[in-house]
Parts: sequence; C-alpha cells; structure tokens
Amino acid sequence: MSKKIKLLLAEDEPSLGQIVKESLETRNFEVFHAENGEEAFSIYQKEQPEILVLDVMMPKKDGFTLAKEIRQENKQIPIIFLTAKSQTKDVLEGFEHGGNDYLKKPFSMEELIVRIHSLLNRNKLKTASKKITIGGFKFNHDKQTLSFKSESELLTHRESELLYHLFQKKNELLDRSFILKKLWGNDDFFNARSMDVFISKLRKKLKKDESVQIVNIRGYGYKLMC
Amino acid sequence: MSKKIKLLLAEDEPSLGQIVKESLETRNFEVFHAENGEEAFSIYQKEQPEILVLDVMMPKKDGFTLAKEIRQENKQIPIIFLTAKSQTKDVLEGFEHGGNDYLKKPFSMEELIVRIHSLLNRNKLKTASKKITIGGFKFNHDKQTLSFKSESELLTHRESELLYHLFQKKNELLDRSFILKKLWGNDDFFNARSMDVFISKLRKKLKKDESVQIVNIRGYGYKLMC
DNA sequence: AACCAGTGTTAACTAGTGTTAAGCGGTTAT
DNA sequence: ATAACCGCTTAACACTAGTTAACACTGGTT
Repeated sequence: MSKKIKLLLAEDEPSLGQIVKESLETRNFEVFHAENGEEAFSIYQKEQPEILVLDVMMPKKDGFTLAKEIRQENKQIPIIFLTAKSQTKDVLEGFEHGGNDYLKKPFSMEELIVRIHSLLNRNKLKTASKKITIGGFKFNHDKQTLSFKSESELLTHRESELLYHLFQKKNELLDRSFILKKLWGNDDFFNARSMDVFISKLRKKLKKDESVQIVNIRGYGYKLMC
Repeated sequence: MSKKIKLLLAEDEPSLGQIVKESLETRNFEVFHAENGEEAFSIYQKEQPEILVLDVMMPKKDGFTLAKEIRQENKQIPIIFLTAKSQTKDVLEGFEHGGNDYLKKPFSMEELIVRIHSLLNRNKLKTASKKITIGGFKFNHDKQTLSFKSESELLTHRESELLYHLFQKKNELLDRSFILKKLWGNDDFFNARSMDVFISKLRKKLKKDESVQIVNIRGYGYKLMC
C-alpha cells in the first residue's frame, strides 16, 4: 500500500465537508478537515499537507486570505478553491496562476478528484507525455500534435498552448483576459488581435469534427465544446 | 418494477466476478460478465450496456485498452475501473483513458453500488440538460444551436440564454424584471428595450413552428408556450 | 554569410453582436 | 377622448470578434 497523500480541506459547511472528506479518504488521501480559516492555517503548519482544498467563504479567515498567507511560506503547493456562484471571476483570476485551480459549487466529486490529481501530477512527473481526446481528435500537448483518424499534424507552440488551456476548461468558459495574461503576458489590444488569429487557426483545424466547437461568449471568452 | 439496467462486468478472477455479479443482480441490474477484455468488447457491442465496470488487469486485453476502444464509439457511457494497483499515477491514468471513477481492490460491494448509482444519475442529469426539445425545434444551450428539421442555426449568447430561461419556465410566466436582473444585471429602461429586441429576434426564429409562441403578459413578463 | 522555412505579430478589411433610438400601435387610466 | 404607458419592430450605431494577408523575426541549413 502506497503512502497516503496529505490533503487539507477547509470547508465550514459541516455536511459538505464531511462528504468530501469521506470521499477523498476512500481514494487514499489522508484528509485534514478544518472548519474555518484560522484552524486551517494551524493544521497547515502542523501537518504540511501536499495540497489544499479551500472554501473561499469561511468564518474567521476567508480562503483567499488564507491562501495568501500560505503562499508566503510555500510558493509551490497546489491550491484548489471552492467558490459559490456569486464570486466574481476577476478576483479568482489573480489566483489562477501558479498551482491554483478553482471549482464552482456545486461540483461533483469526480471533478474535484480529477483536478486534485492533475495538480499533483503536474508537480511531479512532467515528462509523461499525455494523450488528450477531444471529440474525434487526439491531442498531445507535449509533442504539439493533433491527430484525426490516422492523419496527424503538428501544431505550433502557441496553437498547442491555447488548445491545451481551452481543453483544461472544456465545456466551460475560458476567460479571455485570463488566457491573454497567461500566454501573452497582458491583455492589450494587439495581443487580443493576435489571439483572434490563433482562435481562427484552431477552428480551421478542428473543423474535421463537427461536434467540436470553440464557442465565443461575447465580452467574456471562449468555450471549447466537445 | 422498473426496467433492469444493463451492466457490463469485466473481471478475470472467477470467484470475485461471480460474487459481484450475483450481488449486483440482487440490486436489479442485468449483469453481463466477461472474463477477459476481448470477450468484454464483443459483449459491449452486442448488448450496449449503460455502464461498465472493468478490471484493469485482464488477459487478452487490459481494462485501459478496452476503455479506450469503447470510448471511441461512446463518449458518454460511465466507466468504473477496478484495480489492485494503488498508486496515484494509475488512478490518473485511469481517468485519462476515459474512466469516470476508480475503485481499489479490495472494495466493499456497498462502495461499488454507491458509485454506480452516482454515475448513472450524473449521466442522466447531463444528457437531460444537453438537448432540449421545443416543439419542432432542438435547442442546445451549450452549443447555442437551434435546429428545425435538419437545418441548424447558431444563436448568439444572449439569444441562447434568454431562450434557455424561457424554456426553464415553459408554459409558465417568466417575470420580466427577473430575467432582466439575471441576464442584464438590472431592469432599467434601456435594458428593457434591449430585451424587447431579443424577444423580437427569438420570435422571428421560432416562427418555423406555429405551435411555439412567446406570449406577452402585459406588465408581468413572458410565457413560452409549446 | 545567404538563404529558407516556419512562427507569431501587425494590419486592413469584413462580419457579427448587443445597445440605443425612433416610430408605431395597442391598452389602460384619467 | 386623450394622455400615459407598454411592448413590438426596424434600423442605426458602436463595439467586439473573425479572416486573410503581409510583415518581421527566429533558428536552422547550406
């Protein structure tokens, strides 16, 4: 039996916290459950978990404040925020860089687990070249290849990065300025035009499968539907 | 008594397979038991089960390979992997091969059943929210498409959102200021005019089917009759 | 060094989207 | 009756996004 992975769960709503805790424990995590931000911080210091799952709205200390404090000590540790719908996306944006991700409530355990594993693995084995399936396509992010029924083509670096990020949030909104900041550094006018060009290129390459579409949400961003 | 749910169980260890099969049968599943990957695949094609429970290590064809092949045909079907391996890496690999959940041996029947049910429910909810039928139209909220007899057109984001909310309360009153606040942020004069325009656009697009109508209730809101 | 292919940015043009404006017709209240 | 109101439609407008081509830059090859 392999060693359990320590995980800190900060969630003030008792029943939800309990369910998530038990679920994760059956998946071989050692879960430390805190019911507010202050308790979470002291558990963090004592147990030094490998990954944090933090509710944003908590009594005593909210998730963002807590994350900021922990980030001062540890810049590597992956953090997943749990947010209610009302949370504005620009607040989240600031936290998305680094090892961070967020999940909107309500979420399925499956979603949470996928993100936990993907964050943990990103830190560990980067060399493993992963094949991603997008509709009828196979996409290899590391090799920058996109295949459709035996025919394979090379993507450029920008194309590949853009597609990768779209895929990371498939069927969800990928914020325009988030992706601009992440891939281009800032979201000024010219970079936005440049991104348009790449969206256009990707759409052309994804045309082979009608069921895969990059949908625009005017003023907000894109959704990769597949 | 409700109709039995077809379940494919691929497990090469005979005694374990037998126990699981019988257990599931008492819970009203119709279980097809395969003892290796190849057999499992042919049963899959013949019976078209609703859910798969696959052992990872099997003779002739392992669970991951099998899942990959089946995923090419069916992107929706829930898959649960059973594995003796306990490393995180393998869990992730399972998810990447299209698995939805993962159970480590030894597992309790209770656990397996809970996960089967949760995946079946999730799938039901998802597909239910995907394609919406409005009279003679098919409406896909995520892809923002509206189809009528083979011809499909793209809706804009606002059109799509508005139609979606109308549909959520079909044949009932949808309050004017509720929808304004929800989609436009507030119900001031200009937003109300803007909404008028969208109602007008939707009515034009819905004209193809006379039985579908957006009815105005003066001073209150709209009803989507269909 | 000169050339070449590939990549990403800039530019110019086109298309699409949502808001605002204006005019019309019907309904309700005075 | 008529003013005030509400909703409908069309068009103009401002802004956002999409497309294509030209351009500049890079790194590799001869």
